[in-house]
Amino acid sequence: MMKISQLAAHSGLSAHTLRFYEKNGLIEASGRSSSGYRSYSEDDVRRVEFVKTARDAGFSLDEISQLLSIRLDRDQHTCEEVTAITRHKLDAVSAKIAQLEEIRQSLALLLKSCDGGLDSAEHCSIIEALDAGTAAAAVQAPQAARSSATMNNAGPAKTSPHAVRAKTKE
Amino acid sequence: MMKISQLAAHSGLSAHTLRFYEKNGLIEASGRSSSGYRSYSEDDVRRVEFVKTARDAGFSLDEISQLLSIRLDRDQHTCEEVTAITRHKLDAVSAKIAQLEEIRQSLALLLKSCDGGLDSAEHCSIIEALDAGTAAAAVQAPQAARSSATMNNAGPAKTSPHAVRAKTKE
DNA sequence: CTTGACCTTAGAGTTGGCTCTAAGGTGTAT
DNA sequence: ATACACCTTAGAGCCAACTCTAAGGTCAAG
Repeated sequence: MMKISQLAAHSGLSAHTLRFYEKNGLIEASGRSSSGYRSYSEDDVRRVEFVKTARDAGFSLDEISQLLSIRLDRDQHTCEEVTAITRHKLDAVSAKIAQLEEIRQSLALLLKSCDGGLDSAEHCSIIEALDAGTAAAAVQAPQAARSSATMNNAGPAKTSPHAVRAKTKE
Repeated sequence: MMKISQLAAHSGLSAHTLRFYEKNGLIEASGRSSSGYRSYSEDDVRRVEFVKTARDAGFSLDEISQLLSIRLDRDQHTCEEVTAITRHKLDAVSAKIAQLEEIRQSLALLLKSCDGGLDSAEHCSIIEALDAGTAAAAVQAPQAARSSATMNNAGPAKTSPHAVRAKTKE
């Protein structure tokens, strides 16, 4: 039986995150101390580890919920259900990678066209390419779908897929 | 001089988005009709096209702001500034792709290990791998940094990089 | 002169996954 | 007994880039 900070240290998730996961029904603390402190059994810990592993493997919290309910009573579920979730995710990740590859290509082309010298950007070929609209044109498919072609997004967006653009670690 | 809905049709951006971009200083309508309607000059339209092209090339709105100010008076800036932004973005996109490739590998391995049959998931190797914590272990580097290894995130996160997980189009 | 398509604004809501705050109670060491 | 680290809760805030709403004004056609 461990307390939340111990589980946090053990699992690599913060106590905040553990409470957040509990609120979302992913995990639970099977006991409470007399003063109300959460206490986690070995089973609880194993479940948290499952969540952590699944998260690291790329599953969204929503997908992890589904996997957890399968794990809970496996004999009521089939391998097919599990592979469906996994394949679905794999497809999404692959699609996302393809989008990013296109963007990478565009950026690489832009970079290649410009010497990057310290002289005035008056004739900078990158600015010119963006101005002429030929930045992505060379790379992106002719009649490509208008599908929010940037970073981010490739998960279980239950609702409408609000197009989000690129992000970087700075 | 076109009205906002005409520019929307022309540019492929919604009128909402155009107003949103204006609010964020990316674009502007150089004129207004007597009744307050925005009216866009040819220069305005070109600027909007620049923004659209840069967005499609993967730049964030923040990066586009920087590119725009360079575009505005090019002779006060150098090619080096432009390539720096572009290289930075390219690096971020590449890093993101690498993360996603790892996840793709993990998922592919999981999928390969399971037959996906319609029989009970009692011995499903995917569930077992997630349980044993060996899902990503085989793929992810031994002492890999705890660096939010999922979709999303590879842009100008000015502040602390809150780790976000995977996403898919559903 | 009314219908309906357009325009305006400020501001709130959406997405996923945290991350943090406030305001308080608990537990232990000195 | 008092400092300090830990725990509790409900709820707000954060990120980017939209997306939508409410409440109204404008304008051309029939």
